Amino acid sequence: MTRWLDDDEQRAWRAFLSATQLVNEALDRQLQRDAGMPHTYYMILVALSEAPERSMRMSELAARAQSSQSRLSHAVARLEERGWVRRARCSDDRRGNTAVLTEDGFAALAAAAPGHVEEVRRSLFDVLTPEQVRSLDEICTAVRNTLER
Amino acid sequence: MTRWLDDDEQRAWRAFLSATQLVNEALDRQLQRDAGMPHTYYMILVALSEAPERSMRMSELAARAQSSQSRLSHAVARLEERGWVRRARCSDDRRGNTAVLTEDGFAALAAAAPGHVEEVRRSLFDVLTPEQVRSLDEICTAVRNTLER
DNA sequence: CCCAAGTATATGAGAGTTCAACTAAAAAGT
DNA sequence: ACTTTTTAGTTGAACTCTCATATACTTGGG
Repeated sequence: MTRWLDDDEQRAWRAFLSATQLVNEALDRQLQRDAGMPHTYYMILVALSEAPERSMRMSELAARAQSSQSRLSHAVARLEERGWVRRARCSDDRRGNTAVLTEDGFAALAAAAPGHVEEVRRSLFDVLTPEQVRSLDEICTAVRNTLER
Repeated sequence: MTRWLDDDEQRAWRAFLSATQLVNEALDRQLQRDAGMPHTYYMILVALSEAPERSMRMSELAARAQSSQSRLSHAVARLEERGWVRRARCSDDRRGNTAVLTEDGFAALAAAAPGHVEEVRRSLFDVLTPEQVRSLDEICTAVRNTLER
């Protein structure tokens, strides 16, 4: 009954696993080494930096930064300890919490960004032709549209 | 100086991050829920199952299962507790250790495989055209060849 | 033959992630 | 109004991962 993978699919699947893991490891290593944060924290800072007032409700932030709520909660607690983010209770919905990027947090992000982009290029874009980039975009968009809640 | 990403690259990059994370989360959730193991453990069992004698040197196993040596060491320790793997000192090189897949381990893998493949299809292959699969293979192979040690 | 350098693996601490439970507040029923 | 059900967010425990370090063996020079 099981629809096993044929040879082509096997090859593609294993290549996919290797490539995505290698890219993620490269990102994490670079950010950890040069900026002292994991990639997940970086994504949180990016999401906040792009929001109006550099602040966002926790649940929306979780969605934008592709994090579970629990993960985000823990992460923001750490980021708060470093002084990169602070929390503020919502006025309209008293259950809600808002995360705000501080100046220090913004500065940390700005300092980390160039090295990060460089790593993104090195590990992905420099390897691909423009057409492959288009193709990758389509593929990933299709997957995202199917899987995301 | 920094070569920032242009709009197309930004879109592709974010799609890539979403898609790969969604796929990985789906895999991990399915395996954890239905087979009580993370995807990394599954990959270790697969690598062992494909090796002659269902056994392999730790360092080669790490390479095949795309794991760091440290991660593998910890993982095999856990797998050993469950009785899915056992270790045997090498005869020729007394520093070396060999991991061996036990019958129970093979059975656990066999039991986990169908659900896992189903999830792989649902989250990736069912979403893509055959041409996209080819394209993805090429892209990932290129990335892998560049990044892997 | 002995010592320095390299290789194979293990281990412990610290950090991040997950899952399930928990609190608190809003919304929906009745 | 009062209870039930959702929704927002946090928390603690268990687990995995990473990084640095430690151990044990092997190899390559002198």
